[in-house]
Amino acid sequence: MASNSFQPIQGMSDIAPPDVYIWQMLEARAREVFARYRFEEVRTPVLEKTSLFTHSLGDTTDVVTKEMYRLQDRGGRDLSLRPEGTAGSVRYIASGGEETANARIYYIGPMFRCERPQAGRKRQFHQIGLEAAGAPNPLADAEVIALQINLLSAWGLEGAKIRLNTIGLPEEREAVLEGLREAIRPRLAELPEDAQQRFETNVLRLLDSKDPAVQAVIADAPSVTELLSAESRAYLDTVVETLRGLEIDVEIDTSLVRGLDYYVHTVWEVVHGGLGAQNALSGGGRYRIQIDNKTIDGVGFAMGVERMIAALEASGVTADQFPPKPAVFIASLGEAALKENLLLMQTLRQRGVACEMELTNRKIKAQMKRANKIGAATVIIRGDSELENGTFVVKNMGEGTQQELELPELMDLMGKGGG
RNA sequence: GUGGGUAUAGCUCAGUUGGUUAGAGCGCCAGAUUGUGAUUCUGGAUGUCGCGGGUUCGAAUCCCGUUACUCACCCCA
Repeated sequence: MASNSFQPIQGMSDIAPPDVYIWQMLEARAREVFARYRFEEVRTPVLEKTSLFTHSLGDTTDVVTKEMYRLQDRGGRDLSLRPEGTAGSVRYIASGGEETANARIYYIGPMFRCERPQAGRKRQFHQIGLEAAGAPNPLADAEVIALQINLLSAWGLEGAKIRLNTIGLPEEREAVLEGLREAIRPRLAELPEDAQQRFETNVLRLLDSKDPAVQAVIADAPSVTELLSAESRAYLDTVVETLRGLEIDVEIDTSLVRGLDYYVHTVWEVVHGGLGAQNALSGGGRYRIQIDNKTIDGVGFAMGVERMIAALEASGVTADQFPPKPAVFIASLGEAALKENLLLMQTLRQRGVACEMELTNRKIKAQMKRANKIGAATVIIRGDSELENGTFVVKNMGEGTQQELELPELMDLMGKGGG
C-alpha cells in the first residue's frame, strides 16, 4: 500500500530483491572488466565543497545552477551532494601529486540531482564511472572507449550505439561559438523563443535540439569539426583510426555536444533504443579541469546504472536471471530436533554452506513449502526418529528423491557444494 | 521550473449513469487418513478505495487542495 510515511523521498527509491540481483551482477562484472584493464577503485565522498563542482563543471551549467542538492553544514560551509563523479575523482587525482598523475581509477556509487523525475531519471541515481588521468593522447581515448564496449558486452547488452565527436580545445572554443553564431544569426528569426535565448547563452546546445525548426537552421550551419583547428581534427581522426585498428567501428555524430564545461577533444555517448526520451546510457569524454593552480587532464566515462538496467530489460535481460545461490533448508520435527538442528545449521554455515531453517515448530508440510519457495536445492529433514538413530533425511528437491545419511556422509555431501 | 496521465487487498487490476455488506486473479494461511514441496481440489483472512477538505439524503465514483508515482519539455547518466 502506498503510504507516504513508508516511501522514500521524491525521486529516490529502495533497491531491494529481486531487483538488487541485477545491480550486483552489473557491479561484479564491471569490477572484473576494470581489473583486466588495470583500473583501481577509488571511493570519494558523496559530499564535497560546492566550489569543486562550480569550478570543474562550470558555474553557469544547468547541473550546477539549478540541479544540485546544496546545503550548509554547522560550520557554515557551502557543500553539495555530488551530481556526477568526475569532479571528486579529479580532486583525488590532484591531491596525490606525482603518485596519482597517471591514475587509472573507477568508481561505483550514487549521484544526486534535484530535477523532476522521469523515465531514466531519478534524483538519486547511480553511476559506474572511470577516469584515466594523463596528458591528451588519442590512444588513451581509444583505450577507454574499447574498455567501455567490452563492458557493455560483459553485461550482455545488445543494440547500443556509440556516437563520437570532438569539441576541440578551450582556446578554440570562442572561435567555434562565433563561427556558429555567424552562420545562424541571419536566420535567428526562424527560431523559437527559447532557442533564441540559447543562441546567446549556449549556442552549442542548438546542435542537438529536438525542435525541427532548429534542426532546419542547423542543417545549413558548419559543423563543430569544420570550425576547429587542423590539430584538433587530426586528434579525432587518430582516435577513430585507432579504434578501427582494434576492430571497433564508430560513427562520428557532429551534432553531439556535452553540457559540462570541462570537456576537450573527444566526447562520446552510448545510446540505446529501448529507453524513451532519456536515451543516453553513458556519457564520456576527455576533459581538462583546473583545481587551484593545478591542471588535470584525463579521459573517462560514466554509465547510468538505472538506464543500463532499463536497456538490459528492454533486450530481455532481467533481475530474476541472477538470483542468489540456492540454499540448503533444514526442516525439524519436535522441540528436541529443532534445538539440535540449530547446531547443524551453525556448522554448515561455518563450512560455507548457505542455509536456512524454520525456527518454530511448524508442520513439515509448511516447512517443505517454504524450502521450495526459497529455491533450496536440498532439504535436510531431522525429527525425533532421526535424532534417535543419529541420521539425517536428505531430500533432493529437483529430483524429489531422498536418502537417509549419517553425519560423516552428510558432511561429505555438503562439502561437495551443498547437495 | 512548466505541462499531461495515474493513485482501490501483499502484487496485478475490475468497480456500471454517485445508492445498501467494495470484487477477481495471483500470493498468503488452513484442510483433502500416518512425518514431505512445486500440480490439483476445498475453505479462510486481509482494504482508513493515497491523504485533507467540499458538494450531496448518500462519494471509490463529482469538485478543490495536497503528497507520491508516471510520461514529456528543459537538461542530463
